[in-house]
Amino acid sequence: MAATNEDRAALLGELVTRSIPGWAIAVVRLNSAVAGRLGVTDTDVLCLHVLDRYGPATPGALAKRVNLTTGSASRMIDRLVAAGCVRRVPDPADRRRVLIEPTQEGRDRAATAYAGLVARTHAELAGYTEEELRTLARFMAAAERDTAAEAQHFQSTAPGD
Amino acid sequence: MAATNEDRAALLGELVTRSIPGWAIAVVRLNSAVAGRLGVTDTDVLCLHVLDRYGPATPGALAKRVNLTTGSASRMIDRLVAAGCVRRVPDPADRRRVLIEPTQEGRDRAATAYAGLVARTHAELAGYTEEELRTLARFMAAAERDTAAEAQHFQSTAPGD
DNA sequence: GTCGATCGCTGCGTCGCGCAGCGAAATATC
DNA sequence: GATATTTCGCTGCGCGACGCAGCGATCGAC
Repeated sequence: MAATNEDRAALLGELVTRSIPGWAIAVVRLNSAVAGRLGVTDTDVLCLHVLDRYGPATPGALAKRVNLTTGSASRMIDRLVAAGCVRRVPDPADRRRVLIEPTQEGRDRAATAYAGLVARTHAELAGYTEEELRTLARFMAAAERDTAAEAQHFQSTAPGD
Repeated sequence: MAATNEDRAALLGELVTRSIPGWAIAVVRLNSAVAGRLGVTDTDVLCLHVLDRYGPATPGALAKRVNLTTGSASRMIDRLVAAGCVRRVPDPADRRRVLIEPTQEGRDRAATAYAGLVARTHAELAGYTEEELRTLARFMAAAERDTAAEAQHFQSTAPGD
């Protein structure tokens, strides 16, 4: 069993210190490249992802999710509106609030930008059994939860500790 | 088998349109939060990741990897040097070149910043069999390769097409 | 009705970034 | 060996994204 434990340690090390950081780097680079292609900022692209993943949100909630002040978020929304990617929808229940939702054009442009990667990913996943897909889903869900929790923790605590 | 195919489609959809984008969003947020904590820019943190993942590099190579011009990369290195995270080492073989490598302090601070997430990840992976770990490693390697290839493709092609 | 809290939006200063150009050094050409 | 070309990293300059502080508008509590 010693060999198996060594194999396991090697697998863990490769995953945690190589593949995952490498993937994270590539993700940031890709987002940046897509932003340049769409003519918007990296932050704007992150905002579009947030809208696509978690649905319409107010500027305040959006500001928290993309790690911005409400003032900067207001400007970001201005840019995205000008780019035709999102739309401001007044909240009938609370006339202070404004809901931000992606336009059809915005969704289409984002889908086009990531179509290549989605296709590559589907091609890769075609070679996996349903059992393996379940394993991937389990880990991805945990990774999303853990990473979001860490980000939340960092943003909520003071820089001093 | 129809039910199985439906299950498989649901798994694929959840993975590609939910978990992976959600994880990517969390990764960007975490990097931004870590940058704020370390008192540097998001780009600077990405640079530190690149150095940790791919080893020391020249400013020019670094600029390509973080999607920056050589001029901006020079300023970025200035900031990281001032923050005590990296060091400029002259290349004895080519006196034009300078190699950028992380300092011990820089490595320690980065390790501290991500210690929480690494611990969470190891705790999660402790519940996986070696077979499952191999599946994860296979997919993450493919994801890193595919995502990097997409980013490369976007950066190398003109914005017009 | 009054007061405090919350929401989104606007001047102002700071700073990261791209662009264009610089000198230094390695390589190619004769 | 001398000259020309290319490559490398570094510096003024303008643009723009961001944080900060403050504003009016609106909601909820009493």
